[in-house]
Amino acid sequence: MTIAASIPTVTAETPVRVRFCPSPTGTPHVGLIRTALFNWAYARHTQGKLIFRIEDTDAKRDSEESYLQLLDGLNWLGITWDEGVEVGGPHAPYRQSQRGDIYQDVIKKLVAGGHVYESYSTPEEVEARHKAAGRDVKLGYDNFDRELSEEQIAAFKSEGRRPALRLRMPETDITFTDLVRGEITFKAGSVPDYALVRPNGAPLYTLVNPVDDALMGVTHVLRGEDILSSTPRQIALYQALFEIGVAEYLPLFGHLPYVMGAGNKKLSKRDPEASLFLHRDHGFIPEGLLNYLSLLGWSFSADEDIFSVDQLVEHFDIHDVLGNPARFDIKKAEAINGTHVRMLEAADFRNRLVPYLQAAGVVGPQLTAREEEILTEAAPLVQERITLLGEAPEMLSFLFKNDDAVDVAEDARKGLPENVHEVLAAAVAALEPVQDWTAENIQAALKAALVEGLGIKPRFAFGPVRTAVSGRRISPPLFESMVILGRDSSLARLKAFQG
RNA sequence: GCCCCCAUCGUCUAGCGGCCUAGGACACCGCCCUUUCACGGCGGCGGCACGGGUUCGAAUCCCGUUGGGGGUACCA
Repeated sequence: MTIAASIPTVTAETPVRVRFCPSPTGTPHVGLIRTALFNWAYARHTQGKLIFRIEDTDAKRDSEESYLQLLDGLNWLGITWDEGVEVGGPHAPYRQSQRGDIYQDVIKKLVAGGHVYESYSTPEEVEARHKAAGRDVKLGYDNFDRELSEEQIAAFKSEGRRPALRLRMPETDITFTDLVRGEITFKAGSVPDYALVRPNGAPLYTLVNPVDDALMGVTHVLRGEDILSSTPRQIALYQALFEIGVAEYLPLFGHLPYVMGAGNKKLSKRDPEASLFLHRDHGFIPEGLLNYLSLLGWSFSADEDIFSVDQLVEHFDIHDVLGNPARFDIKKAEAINGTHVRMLEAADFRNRLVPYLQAAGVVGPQLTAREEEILTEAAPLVQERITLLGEAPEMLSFLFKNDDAVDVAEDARKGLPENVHEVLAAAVAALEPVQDWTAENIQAALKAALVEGLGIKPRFAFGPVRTAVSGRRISPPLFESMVILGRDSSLARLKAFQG
């Protein structure tokens, strides 16, 4: 008795074809990426196909820069697609701005089939009618042009007006079974006829999105909750597309929960936490961010939330996704990232640090042999101390500086004890005789001179030495750092800080 | 206004009628480890929004209330 039941749909045996179809407006948002991720994971899990299509039907808002950023973001994260922009496929082109002829053809068929009608009302006129009748203007379109007479249409035409094209919504309830929310019914009459084509002939998202999904054989429409309420309109369109031979079946729909920011607001594009590239700049690694993002509305298991991308693919099922909105918790995202950072192979971790050190100006565009060496030795010292790769430059910069260029942080200077000169003099005296410059020997010499000799507790004894060498109150392990710096450099820094 | 979605610790979640005196993770607080900071280990704090049903039995099913969110575009 419902629309959904009247046309064929997808069964469990139908090979999965999902799609990610963003509009290139602005820089990639983590919510958008989560949508891409779930589509990708579901395609991989089911050994189906992921189609990457660009919905650039609004020239005013779309930009090439944004398109390039989408590519950059997906490539960085390792989200790959089987058909779509850049890679091509049987339904090319995959940018809607290049599919105009296809849409015009569909529009002709829709008109011929009587599924759409010409609508001459401007939004202002619709609003004026609502006001005049004492109705809320938020009611939306009033189906005014639905039964226009030949004379009325002729009159509008003679005024030089051009019509938008609207879909005639059916007079029945529309029910579908959402993959994440279960059965949803929109009551008959609750959705007004809506525009598919602008008066200038340009198709709208409302038309091209379902048309392309139908043409491309999409089986599962997994998208954000924000378009849940437009689903009945799409189902009605599908019905029409089926009748004119454009659609073979109705896809299944699954609406992913919102990604919220602090408070009860949807994470907005303006919110820095929403920016994929900002997270990358801060030092998230793909493994960590993907892990965290997939936890927004889904869970890996009852008691484990650290997992690899392969494990995600193995376990992910759209049917397990929750409908609750999820808050983006940067603290947890960072903690998970830190765990993945620690799981990296040492050499891999080391290499991933390079762009961050370069961005911070700690090393140049081309590392010197000595810089390569320092990095190799120092990286293991910080791997379990950072959660974001971007924390590395601050921790390691002193190792790359000249001895006379070490800056001393304010808190480090303040934390120095009264007898700092005495401590450093003793340290220099103890270290000068050390020939075999190893961490063990350095520690032994310093311990004997400062802890046992001067009777200072370890944490206060090594503090001044740490500050003299690194300029910081906290640093990577001191003795190992001194080994990397070398004997001459270490002693020079101690002496310089003394004087 | 109307339509739709959502409701378990501060946050993300496990739970799909008895295994729940509700489990995990992050955050927070202690303790241990320790050359700083981290990491790691141990422990603690903390939740089924409310009210009705259904049932021998409900966090789990149904209804209502409240609260939150979204839509109501010739944006996507």
